[in-house]
Amino acid sequence: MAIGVEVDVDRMEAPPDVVIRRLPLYARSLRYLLQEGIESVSSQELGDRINVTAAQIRKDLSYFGEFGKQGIGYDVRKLLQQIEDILGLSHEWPVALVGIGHLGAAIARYEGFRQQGIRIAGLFDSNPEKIGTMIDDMPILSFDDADTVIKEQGIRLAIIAVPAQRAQEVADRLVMAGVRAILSYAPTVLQVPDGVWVRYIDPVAVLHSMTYYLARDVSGARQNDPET
Amino acid sequence: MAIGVEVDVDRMEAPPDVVIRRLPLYARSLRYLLQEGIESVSSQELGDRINVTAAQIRKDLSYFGEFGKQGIGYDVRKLLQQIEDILGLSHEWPVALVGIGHLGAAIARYEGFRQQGIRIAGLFDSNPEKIGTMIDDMPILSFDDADTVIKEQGIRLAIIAVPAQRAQEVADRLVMAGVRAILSYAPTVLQVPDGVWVRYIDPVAVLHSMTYYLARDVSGARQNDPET
DNA sequence: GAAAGTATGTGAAGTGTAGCACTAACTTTA
DNA sequence: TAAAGTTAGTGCTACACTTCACATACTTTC
Repeated sequence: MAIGVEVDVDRMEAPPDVVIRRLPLYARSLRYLLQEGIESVSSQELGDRINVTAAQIRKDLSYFGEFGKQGIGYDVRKLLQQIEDILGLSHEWPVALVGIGHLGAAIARYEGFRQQGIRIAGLFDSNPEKIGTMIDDMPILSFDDADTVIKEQGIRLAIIAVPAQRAQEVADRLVMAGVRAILSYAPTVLQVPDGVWVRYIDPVAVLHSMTYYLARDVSGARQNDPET
Repeated sequence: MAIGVEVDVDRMEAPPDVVIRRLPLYARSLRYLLQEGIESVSSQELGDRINVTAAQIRKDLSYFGEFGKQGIGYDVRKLLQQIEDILGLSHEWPVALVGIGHLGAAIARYEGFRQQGIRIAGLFDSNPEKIGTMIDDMPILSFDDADTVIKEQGIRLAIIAVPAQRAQEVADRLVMAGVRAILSYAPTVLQVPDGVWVRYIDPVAVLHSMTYYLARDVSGARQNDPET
């Protein structure tokens, strides 16, 4: 009985999540470089721009292959393309946006999404007064219809911008409909089944983590930290 | 010649930044517990709510003192008070908000700030058509006046919600005026002098870090991660 | 009031990430 | 064409954070 079967040693180790979170920053910076007409960059130059060490960038990229040329650096256009491929940005991702209050409406109007592979595919709210009205050229639909829309369009990504008390219920329904990744602006931790990704944006929490240092007059020497 | 003078061994080690970032989550959860009328909680129960291990919570708190009772747990009201004190939330923090576009306006209107010790003390924009108009009861001021207002009110915290191309210039002027901590919604890494804290909110980057997993159908087992 | 049960605080072990420093590969200079 | 200069990729080391597991302290039960 062959217990302890040899595992394929050559299998590439899965990149840590911290690395995955940095890739979008690299991609963003590369886009800016291209806009500036810069076509080649070293890990050092790239790192200086985003306050990450050159070694870190090289290490991070090494999880996915070899992209640079020794003595030269990286071809900006090619590296950007490759990082976008890694991130799955070779096609557009339709996203359901739930909760069209002040914040939700601002998110719906934000042009930065579409340009970066994120397409707001549906706006949902539960307030009857809002349903049927438009944000730019997009109609606000009833959240009751979210299930149908998500299934029809194969939506797997959602943004939640509802009050904290409603967030869990909304998340539950989204997951049931097929959503597998949620970006939540609601200030509460969501409980979701295995297989579903959740990330949070909470400006209050971020501010509070800085008041800690301000209250103590601790200098922010930790600038080396472009964390989202 | 006394080289290597003994350093005070009892000096408490500075808590890591990751710990500081979790404290606001603990505080938030404790507030919800209070709202539910729950006055006592164990590290286990608190951890279950926010997907953090009980040991982590206890270790984190141990950087600041002893707050619980063995065999019992924590007094919710008291622990909340103490965490808020640690975070410097015993008084209100005036904040300058720069960039009153869709997003900036939504931030200005968000009620979650005031309730949590953050007071939007001034709205600034450079668009002459906006200057002088009101958001709720607050006038939009010229960004040229930011320097004066920041100095007069002793503002040390700012939120930037301007386009990426303008963010660095805005940050520079804020820092010159006395701002020491910046929350930036602009999708670019800011260069600031030592002594200034910067944190970022970038929904596009967050979404892109999730498309990576969706594109690969990797299950989000890493739920143990209520990171902002 | 002793025994069983619960839960904190913490030293130590375990895990994971970042940075160093070197080799190899490529370009530019002389 | 050789030497000098640049920079990617990477094994190893160092550090930081997380988790474990236990001693301690308090409560509840019988």
